[in-house]
Amino acid sequence: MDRGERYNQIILSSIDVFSRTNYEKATTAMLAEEAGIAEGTLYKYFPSKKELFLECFRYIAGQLIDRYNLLYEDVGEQSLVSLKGVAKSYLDFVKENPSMRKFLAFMLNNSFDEDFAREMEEFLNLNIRAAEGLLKGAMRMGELKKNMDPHIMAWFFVGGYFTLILMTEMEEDAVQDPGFLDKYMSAILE
Amino acid sequence: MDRGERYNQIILSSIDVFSRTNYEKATTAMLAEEAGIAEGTLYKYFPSKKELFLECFRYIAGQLIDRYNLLYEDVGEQSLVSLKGVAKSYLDFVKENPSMRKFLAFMLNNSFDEDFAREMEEFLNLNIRAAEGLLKGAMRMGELKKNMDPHIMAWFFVGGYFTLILMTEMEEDAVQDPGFLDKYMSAILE
DNA sequence: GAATGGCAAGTGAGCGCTCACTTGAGCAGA
DNA sequence: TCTGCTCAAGTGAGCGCTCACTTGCCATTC
Repeated sequence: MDRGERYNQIILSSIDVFSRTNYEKATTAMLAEEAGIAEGTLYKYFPSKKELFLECFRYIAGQLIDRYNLLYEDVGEQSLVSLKGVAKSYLDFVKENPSMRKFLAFMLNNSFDEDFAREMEEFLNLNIRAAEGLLKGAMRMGELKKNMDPHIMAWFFVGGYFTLILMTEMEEDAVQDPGFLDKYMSAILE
Repeated sequence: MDRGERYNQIILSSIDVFSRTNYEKATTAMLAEEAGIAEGTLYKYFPSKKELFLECFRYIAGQLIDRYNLLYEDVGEQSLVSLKGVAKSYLDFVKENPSMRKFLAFMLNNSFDEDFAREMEEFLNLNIRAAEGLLKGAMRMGELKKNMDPHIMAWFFVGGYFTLILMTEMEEDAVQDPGFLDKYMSAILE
């Protein structure tokens, strides 16, 4: 296994460890064991536990952004289709990746650490701006209710990520219903 | 100061400490100092840091539930008014109590600890059930869109608590707009 | 004088991180 | 082909430190 492969492998196994417990409870001993290496080796790849954690987050954020970019290429200017696509893509991600979901949820609540908070805010703002753009487009096309504030609705939409994580964590059956997303999104549709 | 008063005072100052950092980073030394007592004394009131933390959560959950109960008494069967009232009451709470808001957000993401998760789930389920009841009532009265699934919309509604916390933490201006709630809730209204 | 409230000095388990050391693949020279 | 050198990759015991919790003692109250 070359250096790059190992680097990625450490990140993937660390996401599992971090999401099984949390940042503080995940010890460097656990992180190393899960990666199948010695503790010292960990520090040949990452300068600190914190930097390893941030790399994990960047990996997950990157995965989500890649998904979105693919979507935008496919559907182009069809805003409503894009909105639904983004929601579906996120829902699939949340369903399929329990550890990344937990990791994201954890990250959302670590504003006490400035570095964590900064990275998270960047990611959220990026999502808000994207959602707001799509909502404005769909409103222009008359596909959404007219009396909505697109900026507030964008928050509503991105905040929904959270609700989905919560529902999935609490093993809410409704979220497994194939018609779930349509029901969820019917609120904002014309 | 008698035992009961001191007990409450410790809880209040501990909520501040916990929300300034997080559960792990809030040391018993800090908790004691903020309460103006010695570390040993803390253990005369609470058997462990964890139990103190849970008492803090119960205090906050109690505050919210008291607010709701007052509301229900006031407005009786007027479901839509109640729904808006609940939303407004929660928004006010979030705006007025920064430390309790942070505490709540933190609590929502500590499913790794079974005791924390259990208490949180009870609280969330209570809220979901209440919201669902109000939504069904308002739908019967024709005040809401007909094609909504009340259970899913209840999640949507309770999940919105989270979005509000996020918006407030990120110092989003929109949340300070007096017309904010109407705009936010316009999505589900007829 | 028993019970309670309060204190400050422990105590030991456990943490992130270090560092002296080992391993093994690659390669040059004979 | 064999030998010896190099060096990045890997190791794991252990250091310094922090933390939740305990202990033992004094003061006050009833």
